Amino acid sequence: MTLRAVKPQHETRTRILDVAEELFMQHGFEGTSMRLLTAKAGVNLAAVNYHFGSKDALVEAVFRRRLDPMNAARIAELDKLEAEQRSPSPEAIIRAFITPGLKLMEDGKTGGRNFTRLLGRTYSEPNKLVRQLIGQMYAPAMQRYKAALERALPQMPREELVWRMHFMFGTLAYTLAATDTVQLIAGCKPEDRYDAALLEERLTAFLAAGLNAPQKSSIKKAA
Amino acid sequence: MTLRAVKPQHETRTRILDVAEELFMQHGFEGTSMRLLTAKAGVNLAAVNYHFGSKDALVEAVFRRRLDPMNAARIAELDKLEAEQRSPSPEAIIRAFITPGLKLMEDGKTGGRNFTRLLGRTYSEPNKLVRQLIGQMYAPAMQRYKAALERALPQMPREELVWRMHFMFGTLAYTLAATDTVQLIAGCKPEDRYDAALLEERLTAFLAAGLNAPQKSSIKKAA
DNA sequence: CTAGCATTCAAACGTTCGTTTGATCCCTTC
DNA sequence: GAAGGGATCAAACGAACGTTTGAATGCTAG
Repeated sequence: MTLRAVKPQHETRTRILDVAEELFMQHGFEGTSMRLLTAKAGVNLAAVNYHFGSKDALVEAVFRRRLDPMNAARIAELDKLEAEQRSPSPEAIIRAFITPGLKLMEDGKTGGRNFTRLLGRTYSEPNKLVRQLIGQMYAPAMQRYKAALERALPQMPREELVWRMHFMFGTLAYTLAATDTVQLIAGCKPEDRYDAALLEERLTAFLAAGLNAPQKSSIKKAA
Repeated sequence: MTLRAVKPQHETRTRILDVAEELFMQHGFEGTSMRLLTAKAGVNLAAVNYHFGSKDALVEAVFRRRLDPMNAARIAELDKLEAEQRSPSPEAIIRAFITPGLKLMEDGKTGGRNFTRLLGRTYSEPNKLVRQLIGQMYAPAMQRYKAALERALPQMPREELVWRMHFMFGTLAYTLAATDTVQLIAGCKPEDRYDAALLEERLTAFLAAGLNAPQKSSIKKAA
């Protein structure tokens, strides 16, 4: 047989990806050295270059492992929604968008959580390689959801909708990153911080209200 | 006289701060070398260590220069608001909070804009030094606004309010960072991207609606 | 004019970075 | 059992990093 060593196959790869996820989140891309990473992963220093080619390629692999399935899930959710009913509500569309994101937080013990924080951090990453990569991976889902929301809110000016989608995306990104700000506001750690179901309800309610907010006349005129 | 050279006094310091703002935004803290920074600023390599002590101290100085006035302005706006009327509306409180942030975008030619992007990026910065610094600088204003919103929305569960403030803060942070996402959604660059007045209206409308969103019964029970 | 001080400068410091190399190991295949 | 190849290893590569040094500079004050 060609494939025999099924158990430890690519185990080194996986261990590198897991540790990279954690360290990139903690120290950033430039702040994470290959020496620290490989030491923590219990692999040889040369392993990253052997399995991935370079540090930049490792960064890309870290993102692809989680982002490709997530955006695919987003599109699948929207497909399902549009198959079920002819004109889904804005709230249902929002929920379809944020659910795959929040699902990431529940993945595995700490892996998914590490990644969501890394991801939130990356939305403002200045590294051009990373920016391009993220842009490419998000574009298809983003266009689908933009079209869906345009159909659901035909009376809203396109310019206004773009901005409100931007706000929504920002809120989700920030929530996934979930830095210490919640604690900064609360003065203590909220208990349900990791309760994805409750968080989804909170987020959906907040975003749906924001998306449907009445428009000021001054904005209408300007737009 | 003790102070004579009024014109070029600390000119080197200022030039370093301006360039640091720009380069930190473009390449991050770890990604910005002192050699590139000092070269672009037209000063000697040793100037940063002479004027600031170290690279970390420079990072702190970059934030203090803009953040201290901004958070002071936030508190001043709230003081003024609470002096004018006994119980300000949530919308007025939101506006008082976001206005000083958006004002940063209009500062100078590019300086303030650079900083807001740097700032948005920093909300998810993993560097502990930076995290602590940001936390310290935001805490006072945050507690004031939390108290003000609790008074304005006495019927809302504290837990829910904390999360909605978190969402609001995230939306503002993301909007200030203003990465390419707007373009990603729009497919092109929106014309009024830097129109702070219009942006303030859009943001306030969105956030006020979100903050006042009806609460699902399931959430009420859980909270 | 000169002494003093803040600032600037070129050069070098030791350290750490990402990557490469060539030997070695281990398992599959014939 | 010998050959072959993917994987791992210790060691070293040149480059770039933040910082330090001591001399040179230019302005101020007496």
